[in-house]
Amino acid sequence: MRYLVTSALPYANGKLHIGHVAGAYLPADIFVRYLRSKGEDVIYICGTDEHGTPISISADKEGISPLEVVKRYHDSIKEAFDGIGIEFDNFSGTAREEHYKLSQEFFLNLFNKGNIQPKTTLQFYCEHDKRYLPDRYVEGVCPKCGAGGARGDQCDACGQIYDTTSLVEPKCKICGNQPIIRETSHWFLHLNNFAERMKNWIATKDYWKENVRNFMLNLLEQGLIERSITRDLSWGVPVPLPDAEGKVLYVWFDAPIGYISATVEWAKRIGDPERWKDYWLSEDTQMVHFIGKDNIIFHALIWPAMLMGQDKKYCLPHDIPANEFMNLEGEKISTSRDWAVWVDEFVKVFPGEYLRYYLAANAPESKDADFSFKDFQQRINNELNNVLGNLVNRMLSFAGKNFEGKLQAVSLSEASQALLTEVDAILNEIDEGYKTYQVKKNTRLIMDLARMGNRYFDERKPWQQIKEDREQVMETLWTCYLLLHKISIALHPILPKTMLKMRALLALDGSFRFSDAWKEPLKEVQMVRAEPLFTKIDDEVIEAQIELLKAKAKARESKQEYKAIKEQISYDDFAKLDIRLAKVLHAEPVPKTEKLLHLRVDIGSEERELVAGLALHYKAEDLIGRTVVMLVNLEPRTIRGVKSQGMILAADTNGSLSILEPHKDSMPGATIS
RNA sequence: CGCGAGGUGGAGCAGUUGGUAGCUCGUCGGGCUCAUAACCCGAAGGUCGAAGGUUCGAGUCCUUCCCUCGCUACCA
Repeated sequence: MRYLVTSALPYANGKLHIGHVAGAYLPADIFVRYLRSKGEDVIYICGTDEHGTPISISADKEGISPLEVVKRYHDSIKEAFDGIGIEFDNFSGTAREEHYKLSQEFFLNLFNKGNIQPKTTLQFYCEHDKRYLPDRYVEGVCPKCGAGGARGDQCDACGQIYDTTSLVEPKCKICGNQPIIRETSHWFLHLNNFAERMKNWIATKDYWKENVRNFMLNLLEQGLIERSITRDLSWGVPVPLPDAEGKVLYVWFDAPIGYISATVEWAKRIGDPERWKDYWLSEDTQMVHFIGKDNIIFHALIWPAMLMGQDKKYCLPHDIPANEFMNLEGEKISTSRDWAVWVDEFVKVFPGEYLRYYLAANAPESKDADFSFKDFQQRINNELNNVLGNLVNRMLSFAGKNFEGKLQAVSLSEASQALLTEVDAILNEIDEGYKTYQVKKNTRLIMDLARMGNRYFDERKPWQQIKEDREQVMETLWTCYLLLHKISIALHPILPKTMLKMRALLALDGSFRFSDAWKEPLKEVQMVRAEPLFTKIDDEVIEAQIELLKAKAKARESKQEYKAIKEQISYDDFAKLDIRLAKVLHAEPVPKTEKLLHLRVDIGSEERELVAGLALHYKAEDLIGRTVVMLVNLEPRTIRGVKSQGMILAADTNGSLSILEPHKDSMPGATIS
């Protein structure tokens, strides 16, 4: 049996933040370290995902090549991983020769068997930026409900999905100009060709996490649709067909192939170029993909389909333990709002192992979790310092003072034996927990072990025993010694560096064989002098971090991004707009929506009903009685059953809307020109 | 609208196949002094989102509803 463990490839257009670590990297690293301690054959593969539109745009903006962007973030991400002890067997990247070849081979294999076919589609093209625009780079007015700020393929206000090209008043999100619609041809992966095999395959995955399995069953039931796997872009893996000038593979097609190309690279590096086949082309391999929940569809559907369609018999994912998300101080982590804790900055202030511990103890395994600095401080101070650190320290210093750090095996009384028996039972639970990715539970169990140690130490009162019976004190210390030995192995996957240090204090080697946890490592030992394993985090340090976080988000918020000025229009165009003052008579939220308000307004000559996407910015009752600016000759649309006759105008400051009010008292119906 | 996950003492969570509701933190009281003002013991505090149902018995199974979060594929 072999294990091939991967973590989702981080996108090389930004730094690494704690959400990434909590979801895809730390759980995998812990799993790998555990497997190694069990003596399993395992490799851990990752690399940066280096293609796609966002990287290409970053490069354009900075006037450098995409490769330079990629290099910068690849190095930054790698450094962040080093800082928290995430150790890959190979950390590669997708903008490499080997990867291009392999990706093209994947494409051709699928193409030659008729699983990839071309189709002509319509897509937005920005003449200013000279590029085709993916949905996320277009916004406009929702064709269904008329709300502004609708995304390319879906409106946040009404939640409806539509064809991108039906978007009203589309704007390029890069430059603000109106894109044109162009015909372009792309290649589509016909997933439905794999439906039967996929169903049979998923049927064997009854051990998958429910969120992943249910998601897949749901998709299969709905029917698989064909999916475009190419893009009009200059940056990426070229489509290996004669008529494919200017077309590259979609990043999500080429990215998972990176798992293979990175393994090939690894095999070459260790001087055994064929070695990758032992993993990828063997039925004996258990491949485990660690990902965040946003990646499920790619890893559980598209990627397996791609593998099924190859000539070579690649192994399919054995398990896909998808994690939920990590929030930050109660809010969703957001790169664009700079609401994030960046790993490289974090490790300059705190030991990387503290982050590992907190993210393990607070892992988003079954539901979204929250990263809070106060909670972080509390857990580090209480659990690592007071419970575990102090146990080690009190035992070591007691042994140092009374026995010069020299301990030896003695026969154990029933009480001591009982403690160790209980500990061994919990060790079995921990063993099982690691197998099933239950890091959070294991962290709790391990801290329980340390608490049991403190209780035992207190009950035995060695500081009194020492006055009467040195033999009994030795028994107490030896029992604690064995307990710490067990803890060191159990906690090692989560805190590798600290456990190495702890074992050094105990004069134990750094071999970390899990099976040794149930054994007595030595008969006699000369320990090193006590030295604190952890230090506490001061209130001021934590306060400063919280301040910093808020300050950065605020700085980002106040930075208005200026859109390019739209093309010139004639006075006649302007004169077509009929804008008047309107008084809000009534306002209430539209049920089952989060952004919409249902308004009744007086425009002087008549009353009108309309739906406005203001609910996130104004409470309904705060609008009542206000005089607002309204476009009154806009074509009416029915939104959520309400005929919306007009549009309230508002200023948009980075997505925060502010309605306009007249400066002096004015009557509803007054025209604006 | 569809699908998924969650709703358990002040906070964060655990509750396996239904059988007296647990853990950590916090609060209050006590003990100890080996130890990083650490550790240990005890107490207060919950009608387990709501209602109904199955059962001798339900946080745990069924139905309906409410709330929160997420997903809904051409977005990395």
